[in-house]
Amino acid sequence: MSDQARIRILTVDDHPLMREGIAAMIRSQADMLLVAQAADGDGAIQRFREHQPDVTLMDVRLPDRSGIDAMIAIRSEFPEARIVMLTTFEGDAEIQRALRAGARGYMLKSMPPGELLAGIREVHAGRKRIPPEVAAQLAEHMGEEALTARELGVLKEVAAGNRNRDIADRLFITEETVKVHVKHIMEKLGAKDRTEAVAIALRRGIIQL
Amino acid sequence: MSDQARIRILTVDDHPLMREGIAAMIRSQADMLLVAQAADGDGAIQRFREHQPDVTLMDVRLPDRSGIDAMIAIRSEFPEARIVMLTTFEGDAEIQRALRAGARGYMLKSMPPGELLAGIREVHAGRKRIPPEVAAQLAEHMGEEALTARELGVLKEVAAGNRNRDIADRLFITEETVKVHVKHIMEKLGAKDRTEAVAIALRRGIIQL
DNA sequence: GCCGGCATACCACGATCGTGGTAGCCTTAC
DNA sequence: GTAAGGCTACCACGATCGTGGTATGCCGGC
Repeated sequence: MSDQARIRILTVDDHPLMREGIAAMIRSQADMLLVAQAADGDGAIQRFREHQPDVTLMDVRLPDRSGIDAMIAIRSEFPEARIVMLTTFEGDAEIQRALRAGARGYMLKSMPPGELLAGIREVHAGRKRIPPEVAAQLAEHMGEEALTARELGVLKEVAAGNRNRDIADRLFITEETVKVHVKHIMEKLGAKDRTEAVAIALRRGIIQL
Repeated sequence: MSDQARIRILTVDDHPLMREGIAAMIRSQADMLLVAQAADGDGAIQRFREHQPDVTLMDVRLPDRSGIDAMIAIRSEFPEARIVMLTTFEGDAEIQRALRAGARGYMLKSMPPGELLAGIREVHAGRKRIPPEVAAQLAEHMGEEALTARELGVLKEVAAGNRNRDIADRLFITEETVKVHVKHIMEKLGAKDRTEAVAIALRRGIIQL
């Protein structure tokens, strides 16, 4: 197949071994061409500008910034960019953020290569690719109210072990207001107390440590 | 180089892409030979029995059991097994457990391939390989008292959002005793409250969600 | 313009947590 | 066999948390 007809691919991952694994998978496909690789978000943006690949495989966790942020940066410049998030496994919050930010696919590194390749072709053809196990994760918490920006800020403070009183000082609000936020957080996450709220938020990828 | 003289290697990782990346790295080395691969702990044990490799590269997180448990199982049968843990990144607790259980090396997937290969040769030669960044993690909490088995059990219950009263019922002890354990946990981890204790324990790999 | 959601604030009360001290029992180590 | 560490238990008290209700100002959507 001529290089012009092939699916031109950019991979972004900070693990050299993983990059090599992806590269090997793509090299084995006659209809695909690996045009560039990047190890972090900034590199991803630069490589994208240089090569404008048909499909980009982006790791969610990167050293300098989130892969989702890198995707947002790329898509603000190239709105038609077809980007597939590739991750070991995150909670539904990461998936939601990625799709909301315009990801065309969300695949797991634990999936068999055949699945991944099919996903790349699917996305290249202009369709989306959300495998069943990912969709299930997403469906799990569909319809539930999302945390507001303020609640998220409070939750991060709670996760740091701060008391309501301290959180109030840090956010320049009263302790009573903090309590209201904490109460809402626990309601939305279905937690019995603040500790479980933090555990659930971590498991779902709503916050990171 | 003859196959007999080569370093015979077994890789264990549940991500096909990562396995492929490792395989590619090893194949590029004249003095190494990839004799088998496994995707989970049980497979690792079976492959080890069949091939008795010189060096085993073992992922810490596996679908069926911890890579450390798999290593313990292998080493109970083959005490001389030279096993290198390979992980994306975990806290010091994982590193400690792995080394205590007899791992000969602890390497990160983010390390350049040259480092990994050097580590494999080092371990094959009978030495240990703990890269500086891993050693630093380990040193960070050296000398600090480790949690006891009971404290660990209580901590897991705390992370699940249980109240002291409920934990007492679940562990068949009194609430007062639970309080003592929680107090000790917070002291040892340097946490201001139970929530921070859970956050710290998760970050350090002492517990998982 | 009105409504709903969000963030803010205050009050009061019961539940839960964290701290201090004391102490018995058991196992392991020296 | 004695010491040390770990697990258990009880008491008391102050700090903090979680819950209920009420209320104000703001903003974006219908």
